[in-house]
Parts: sequence; structure tokens; C-alpha cells
Amino acid sequence: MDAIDLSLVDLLRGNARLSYAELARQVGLSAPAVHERVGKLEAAGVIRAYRAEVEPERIGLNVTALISVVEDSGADTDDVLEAFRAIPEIESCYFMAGVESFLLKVRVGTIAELERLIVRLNRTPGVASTRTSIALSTKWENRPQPVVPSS
Amino acid sequence: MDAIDLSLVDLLRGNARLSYAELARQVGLSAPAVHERVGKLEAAGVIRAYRAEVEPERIGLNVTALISVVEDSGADTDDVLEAFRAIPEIESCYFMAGVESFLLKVRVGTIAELERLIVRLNRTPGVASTRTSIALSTKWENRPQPVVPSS
DNA sequence: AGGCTGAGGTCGATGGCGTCCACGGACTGT
DNA sequence: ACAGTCCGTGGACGCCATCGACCTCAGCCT
Repeated sequence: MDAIDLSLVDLLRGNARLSYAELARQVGLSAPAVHERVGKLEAAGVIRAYRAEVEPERIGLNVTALISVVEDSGADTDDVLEAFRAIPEIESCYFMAGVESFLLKVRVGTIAELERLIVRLNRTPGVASTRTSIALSTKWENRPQPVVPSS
Repeated sequence: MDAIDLSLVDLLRGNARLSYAELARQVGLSAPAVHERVGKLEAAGVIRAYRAEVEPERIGLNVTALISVVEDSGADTDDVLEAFRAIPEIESCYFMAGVESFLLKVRVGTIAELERLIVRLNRTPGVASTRTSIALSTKWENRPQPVVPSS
């Protein structure tokens, strides 16, 4: 994990579809060398996935909400997590400090679906209560901050 | 924006580095056809970017926090937004319903940096107060939910 | 009805790319 | 000094990206 690896990570966070040849030009190595480096970064779990970022409204996900969840005292956190994992609408799940153990970012098509989702969450064993905040708009999301000051 | 486009979007949300040839096989079209379709999806803004998803701790971003921001009464929301946009540590920015106008997801290297960031946020014109919740761990993030029931 | 037009597909060709392999130089420990 | 290891380069070969030519079909105008 040297400076070149960090540059590669930065480049791929900016554009995951860069060719190995292009990456090679940017970091000043040969294509096979960056191929091997990127492969190792993937194997080591530094790079977890390559994802296309899509405007959610364009694929029918018109409602974004953030839901804080308070666990029952004595609830098994792992069980709750497993139940959450099975709900595809939960795009992100953070385990938080504070009374509200979880913060969930969810996306659904309509407010009616959000209502059903909240009901479902409140019914899952181990959750005591939820608190939902609706996002009126997403200004930006997952903007990669550069790790290397100037590559 | 037909069923094939949705399949392409789903496939690329799952793996942004799929080749056009592979996409073509999956959707049953020729490579040039999917090339053109994907190009149009990008041009139309449906696909905004391709990003490598990186484990934040591996690149020195050890602290994740969510910060709710209350605006000053009479503050210009656009000015506040512009100030936020200039802060690279703010990875996501949602405009929320409720008293707290903004929710920011931030990532920094250390708690000390988080403290400096919070001070900076409180000093920016237009913000009345902030409320910070620290994420102890990220269970998952930006998991793509399938749009097409079963491609 | 017939033909024009445009959208969106296939096919074929070609140049570049991904990927495998053999080889070579620097660093390290003995 | 020497062998081993790591990490790179360069060459080779097959696949892929991408362009142009052509095909098909639907909609529409005359």
C-alpha cells in the first residue's frame, strides 16, 4: 500500500471504468504491473466493488429517508442486523454511538412504500422504536475525497 | 428507458467494470447495441459515474460521522450549500425535511480532525447549530437494490 | 397502398487492450 | 558473494471496443 496504490485507488474512485492501460499511463507503470496491483488491492479487500452510480429518481426510487432505530433493551444486535440485511430497501446501515443504535438510509418508490417499510421495521423483533427523517433532495452522495493530495 | 436499459443499469450497479461484450451476453444484444445504450444512459444522466468502492479505513479514513445542521433563520441555503461543497470531507449532503435542514455524512482520519471539521461547520455563515452522531461501524453502504425483479 | 424517414438493431473489420509468460534488476538475509 | 524474493518490463496472442455499412420495422405523409 504505497503511493502508487493510493493513486490507483483514487483514480478508480473517480472513474471505475478506466482501462488498465490508462491507469498505467497515469501512474507511470506498465499495464501488467497495474493489473497485478489492482488485483492485489481487490484481493486484500481495499477495493470492495465497482459500482455505477445512478440517479435514483430515474429508476423509480423517488423517496429517500433516514431512519434511526432504537433497539429493545436485551435485543440481540446481530439478529436485528440480519433482519435489516434482508430488507433490500436499506441501502446503508450504520451502527451508531448513542441511544439510537442504527441509522438506516433507505430508498423506496413512494411515500406509501416508505410507510409500509417503517411498519415492517417497527415489527421486527429487537427494535423498540424508529424515527424517520425524509430527505427532500440529495445534493450529492458518495463524493470521493482524494487521499493523495495531488496525483 | 425500457426493460433492457434497466437490466443494464442493474448489471452496472452490481459491477461497473463489466465489459460491453459481457453486458451484451447478459441482455441478449450485440456489443455495439449495448455500447450505444449505455452511452445514452450516461448522456441522459441516468448513470452519473462509475466508482470503485473502497474500505475507508484502508485509506486512512477511520472516522465516520453524521452531522445534522440547523440553518440560521434568514440564511441563504444556496450559500450554505456552496460552502459545504467546498469541504471535501463531506461525502454526502442531503437536504432534509424538519428543523435540521441538512444531514451530512463526513469521513475524516481521526477524532481530532472531526473536531476541527465541526468547528469549521459551526463557523460557516448561515449555520446556526450542528449535531454530530458518530458511526461506530458501517455495516454496509450503498448496497444497490435491484430494480428489475429478476434479470 | 406505397414509399420516405428515423430509430435501433446486426455484422464485419481493425486497432488497441487485457492478460499470460519469460525474463531481469534491486534488496535481503546468510 | 550468492541465492531467493519481489516487483517490474517487454513480447505475444486472443478478445474487446468501436466504427462504418447495411438491414428491419414502425410511423407517417402523399
